[in-house]
Amino acid sequence: MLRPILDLPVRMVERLSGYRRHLRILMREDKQRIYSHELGSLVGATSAQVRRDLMTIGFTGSPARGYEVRGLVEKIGTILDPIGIEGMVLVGMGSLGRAILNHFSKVHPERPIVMAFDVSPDKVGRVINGCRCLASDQIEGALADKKVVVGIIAVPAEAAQDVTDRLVRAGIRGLMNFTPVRLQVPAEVYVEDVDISVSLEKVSFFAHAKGNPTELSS
Amino acid sequence: MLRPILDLPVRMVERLSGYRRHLRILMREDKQRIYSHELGSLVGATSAQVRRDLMTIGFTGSPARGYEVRGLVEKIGTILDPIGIEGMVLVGMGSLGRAILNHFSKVHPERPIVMAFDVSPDKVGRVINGCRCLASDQIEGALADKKVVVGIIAVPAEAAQDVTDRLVRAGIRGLMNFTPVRLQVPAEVYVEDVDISVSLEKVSFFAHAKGNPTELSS
DNA sequence: CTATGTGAAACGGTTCACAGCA
DNA sequence: TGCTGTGAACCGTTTCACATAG
Repeated sequence: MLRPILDLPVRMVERLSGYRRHLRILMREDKQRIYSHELGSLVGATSAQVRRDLMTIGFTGSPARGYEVRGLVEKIGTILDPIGIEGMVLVGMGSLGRAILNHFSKVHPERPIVMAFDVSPDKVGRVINGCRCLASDQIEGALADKKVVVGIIAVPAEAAQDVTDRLVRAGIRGLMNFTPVRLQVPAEVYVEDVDISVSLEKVSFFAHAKGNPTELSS
Repeated sequence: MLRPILDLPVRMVERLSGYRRHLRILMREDKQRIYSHELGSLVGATSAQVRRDLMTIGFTGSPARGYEVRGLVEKIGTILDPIGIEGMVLVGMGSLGRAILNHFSKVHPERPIVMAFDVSPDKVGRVINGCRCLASDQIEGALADKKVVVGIIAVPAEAAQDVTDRLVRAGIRGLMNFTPVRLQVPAEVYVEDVDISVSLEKVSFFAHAKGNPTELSS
């Protein structure tokens, strides 16, 4: 019997992803069971939050021995892993794009970047980091017969909306947006903004604010 | 007269940063005034939220003409910009670290990365991308007389806590953490986790979930 | 006693809705 | 009329607190 849940909270998805990563490491070390407070401290959550999350996804433990590690990893997998994980595409092969390509191929071999796009003629047609690079204005055509669901946008701000439109036309459903532009997309497309400038100003602000509460002239 | 506010919400700091970036672009185009709904649509916020934020920082507009662009940029600056913006340090000069260095020098010339560290002998001592690279075990000494408040951690996970301890000893107050490790730091140090794996799983999840509510077996 | 499972309370942030004003 | 400024209502998430089980 299936109980439908209309969209899990974003924060909870983040925590589930974090739980799983740490649990996989523990599995390699042959840890078989774990308590909510242990798991919580690994990801920076309270034990109550962990228990609530696991309750929400319908995974139960035992008061005496905690939660079973392997079973929990699998349970989280049924939620986070789409049926058959497809590859991703990357648009923009500047320094940021190439670093992403490089980094992801090491850290996420299971979700490969299967194709890349750029406008620069000295990149188009070449294979960079094991990934074929095509011209950005051929996105629709090149993806027409591929089942690619996630796109990564690492182009200059001016080009962001144009490549977004192309990716959407090609059937993409999720975007990681490394530009500061607010992308216009249809409602069914999810956009995750990774705004490094904003993160940086946040660190800078809280680095100074901690202990020194901000004062505002009134 | 000063009114103390104990720490602004993280989300609001993010929006303020976003407001300012867009306002600066508008300034260059000689736009002088802006309404809350215009500013909101630029950053993906509602007009009510914009008005609430500006009210919170004590900036007022006029019903007839909206908010004054230049004045607002300056007001946000008084909140986000620490007194005298110091440079930052980067630890880890792998592909991710070099991309950050490269990217930040273009996008944030006003907050330069003034020093870098790595363990690899073929990087130590060299100047990479205009930035001197020293050995990671010399962080404390090299920063002793510098006024550097923000550090960027782009090392492999195993090394993350060690370099964090060194940076903290060197007096750092804010960290951008690109590793998946939960860093142990004293309470006065702020850590911003930029976890690309988690972001990626989030995109993937919501790419599939949108329109197809998750179902959980009960 | 320590840990889980969970209803209920608390909290913080967002949105509503409207008075006031140009 | 159309906007700002803002108290109050709202809503989703986190935390509390305790019944329950080994």
